[in-house]
Amino acid sequence: MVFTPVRQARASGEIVLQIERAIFDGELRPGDRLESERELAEQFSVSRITVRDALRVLEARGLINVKVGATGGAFVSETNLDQVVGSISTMIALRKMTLSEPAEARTVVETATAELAAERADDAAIQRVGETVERGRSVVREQLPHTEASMDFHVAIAEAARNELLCATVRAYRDLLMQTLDDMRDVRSARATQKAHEEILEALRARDGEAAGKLMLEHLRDFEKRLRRYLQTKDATSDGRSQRKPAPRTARIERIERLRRASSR
Amino acid sequence: MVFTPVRQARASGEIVLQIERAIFDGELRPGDRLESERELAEQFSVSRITVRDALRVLEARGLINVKVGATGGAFVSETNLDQVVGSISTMIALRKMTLSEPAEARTVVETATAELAAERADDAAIQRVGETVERGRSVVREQLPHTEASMDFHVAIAEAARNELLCATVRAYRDLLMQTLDDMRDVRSARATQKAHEEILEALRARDGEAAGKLMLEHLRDFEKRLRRYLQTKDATSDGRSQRKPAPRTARIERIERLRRASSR
DNA sequence: GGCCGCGAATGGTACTACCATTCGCCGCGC
DNA sequence: GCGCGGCGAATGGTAGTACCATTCGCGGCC
Repeated sequence: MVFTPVRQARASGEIVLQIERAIFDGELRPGDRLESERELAEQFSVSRITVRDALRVLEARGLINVKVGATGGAFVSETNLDQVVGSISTMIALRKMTLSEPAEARTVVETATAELAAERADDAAIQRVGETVERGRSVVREQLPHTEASMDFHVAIAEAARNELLCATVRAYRDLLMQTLDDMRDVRSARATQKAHEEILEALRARDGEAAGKLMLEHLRDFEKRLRRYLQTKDATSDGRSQRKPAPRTARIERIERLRRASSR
Repeated sequence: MVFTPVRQARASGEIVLQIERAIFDGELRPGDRLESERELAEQFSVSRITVRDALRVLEARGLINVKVGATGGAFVSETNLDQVVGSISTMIALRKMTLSEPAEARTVVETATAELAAERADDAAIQRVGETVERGRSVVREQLPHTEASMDFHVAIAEAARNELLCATVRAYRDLLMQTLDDMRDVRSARATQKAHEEILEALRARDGEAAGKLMLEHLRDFEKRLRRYLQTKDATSDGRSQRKPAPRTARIERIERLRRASSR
């Protein structure tokens, strides 16, 4: 059978495709407002219910966001991976992935981005990396949480590598680790992190890809090690549930929900 | 403001959270069937509409799938990242990335996965990689398109690396490249690809991570080179649209739709 | 000139009804 | 007794209507 169905199983599916297509074709650009649900229903010759089903799907995919009120409606969203990242988090939690998975994935991806960044970053990009390092330094000095500054540094590196896909990947991994990292902050490791960052920045400025990659690798391996140790002590001090037992589900849920709230802000 | 809203903006959102939570907590396991929409509506004290809105969202997130009919209903799906991977592909396509980006990203990620695979794959996984190589060989012999077999090989490697997040990343990259690769098939490169795959498999069997990584790196660098050359000749022979012009949107849409069809099968 | 309130537009939800699909069960025919 | 076909029930999909809550703009009032 080489033919495709003449219509989607659901009418709402067809609507999703059409709107999606309009967005891809550029007929709808980020920020544009779709017609109201009632108008769309008329245009598609379906009921409002069907239109709403379609909008729900598009919303869940992060393609649009919906506001209520007089000037409300469905707006094509700026392309961002927040929704997708949320879905990934959900899936990962469901699969009971350990946090070491994103940590490991991050290590391999960011080692490469560091190399690339050193080789092809323009001055402005390096400048931006430098600013994040600067911010990190003052944060360490005042003994404030270092997590966010640290993450900004890594994203800046990825941006300097001039590959949007890698950058998106790094951001996704970052979001996965973010919430947990907030808990494991401690001053000593913040200082070590800051030192590593400054060394990497030097390598970037020297345009030494090999060194940058090597330093980043060390830095992230060290991070992986700290994370593992942290998870162990946490498991040990908790109420005895080990990795083999069902799961520390509740804690995980809270993290997920926190993440979702954060991304919806 | 440290307080959280007492309820979700939408009732359907609250329902999503509750069902999601039930899945996380293990009260609902993959394969389980939720109550019918009418029953759920009664339990939640809302209308069927609201329940359906919630189910749409959960479905879009890949947490459940819905069947019609007497024995139909919403079933907790086996956790798989297909929906998520699809969303990523959509987002990436929206950002109008050039094909060289996924190619490059793929190079760095898969080099690492090859190393990891060699170091930690179990025999069954290597066996599966071997099967894809075998299939590739017969495909080459009969001069059939090599793309799919080749991609299967790379996914098998990622699975062997025992890191689901990396595996999902590889699959996402793969989907992005797939369609274009279909066009650039040529017998010579298929043979070169096959040869590279067989060498990598050898390295895997020898548990030589360094060699596997090195071979994969060469293999993918070579692929990047071929891709670039192919894109150049294609640009030259096409109607002159360059990377700077708006975009070859239509082609991209078709690809996306093909992709979606493929993943929904 | 600024503030308040009213009304219109819009999404959110409810209720009802009917259709299409699917499957199990029962009865009919072999 | 066995199998097959059809009927009916359960379920999701869609339609239509109505009403509520939110939001914003506009006009009138202070």
